[in-house]
Amino acid sequence: MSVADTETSVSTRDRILDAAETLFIEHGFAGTSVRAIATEAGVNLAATNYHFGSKKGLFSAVFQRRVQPINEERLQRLSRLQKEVQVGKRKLTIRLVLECFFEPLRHVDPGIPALVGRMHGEPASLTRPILEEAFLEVAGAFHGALRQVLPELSHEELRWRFHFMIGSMIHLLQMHAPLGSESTHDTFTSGVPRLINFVQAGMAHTDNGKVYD
Amino acid sequence: MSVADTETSVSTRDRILDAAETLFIEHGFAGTSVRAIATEAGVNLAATNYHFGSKKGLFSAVFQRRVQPINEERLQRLSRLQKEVQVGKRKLTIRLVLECFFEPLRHVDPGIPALVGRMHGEPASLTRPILEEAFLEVAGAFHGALRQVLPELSHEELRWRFHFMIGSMIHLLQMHAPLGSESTHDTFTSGVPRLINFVQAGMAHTDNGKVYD
DNA sequence: TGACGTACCAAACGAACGTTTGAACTTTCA
DNA sequence: TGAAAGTTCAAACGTTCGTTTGGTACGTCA
Repeated sequence: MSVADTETSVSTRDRILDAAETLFIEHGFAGTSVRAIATEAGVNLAATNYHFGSKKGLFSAVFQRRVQPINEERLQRLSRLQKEVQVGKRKLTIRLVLECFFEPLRHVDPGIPALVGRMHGEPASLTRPILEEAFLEVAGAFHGALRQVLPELSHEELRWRFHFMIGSMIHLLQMHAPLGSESTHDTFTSGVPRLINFVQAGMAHTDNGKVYD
Repeated sequence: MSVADTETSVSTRDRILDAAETLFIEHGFAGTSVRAIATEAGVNLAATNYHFGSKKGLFSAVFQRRVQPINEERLQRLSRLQKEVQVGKRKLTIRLVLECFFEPLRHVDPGIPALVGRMHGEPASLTRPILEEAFLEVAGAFHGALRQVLPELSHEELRWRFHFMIGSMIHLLQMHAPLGSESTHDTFTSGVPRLINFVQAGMAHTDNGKVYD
């Protein structure tokens, strides 16, 4: 492939991905037709099946493209934190772990949160395989880190709190899914610190009102 | 209408509502066909449009049937609590307000949580009018009660925490949406108290680690 | 009794769906 | 240059969609 070739080829693929992302966010998977995607992208109807095999394949590709950089940064931050802890440079706290998990959400394309939020609203039969593949490693790593910093919690209790944490996050992500304005990103940026505070309190609470740091 | 008429009539209507509820939960709105609903209900295809006007009308009816009793109980509990506070019988606390809001979820049909959870995953263009109508009164009442018990929070901060509260709840509701087993109800029942603890801590936290009761 | 309204049914409507086809066009590389 | 591979196209495939139609069955009530 020449440079020119690569450019046109990638351009078509990416135009499809961009259009599909927009429409999937707005109308969901079943509510979006391949025809609408092709029209929005300005490409031929058959191009989507040529590049992605099927509508499901396209849906999966749209999601993977966005979520992989986020998860990579999450793991990067966590492993950097754990190294600093090993060296004795830092003390491992709930807040630091949560920041590794949530902060990457602030520095990404404004459309991404909406997509991740929409993803969690789709029927599980469609999304479960995609989500499991995408989040298995990240969920395991952060679950482990939180267990390390909250050793007095039973596994079951930690699983529940982890669950609520994900729920709070997803609801923040879904919050502005239907709106496409610039305020989306601003509101979201200011929401992340509040989310961290909220989740930290929920994670650390004990029955007598004491909280961990 | 005679009694017999009413019975057959209601039976058909309810069979459609039951079947639609099951399928909407599992596959979403756009992913469920009216034909599948009619087949599942064992009624004629045209019966759904006869009774509910359109597919959207049916979707709205399915939701309203389930959510109204819950919201009525929420308001009942809250107003009873507020009366007891006025008389001096009780002191208003975050936990008591949260219990008014969450406890009604425990004593209802196991299918309801899944439906409410699925509802929040649908495209906003479909669900927003339905949700706004259903929750305007309840949201206003509980937002006011929480403002009363957390007077030092700014309106904006309270709005955020209220938002995260709803998110935690919805994620609990969505948790078992795809599963139809009995364990759904058990797990959900044990999840509500944990949800209350989690949200109480998130609602009450201050920057110095202190929490309100 | 007989006109009337409600409930239900089989059948069909046109439209939109995801996907496939086969030819045309472009780029690759020996 | 010429065969092979990659990409895009108009057109059509068969299927399924939400909704409508016209007719039948049956209870109500003047």
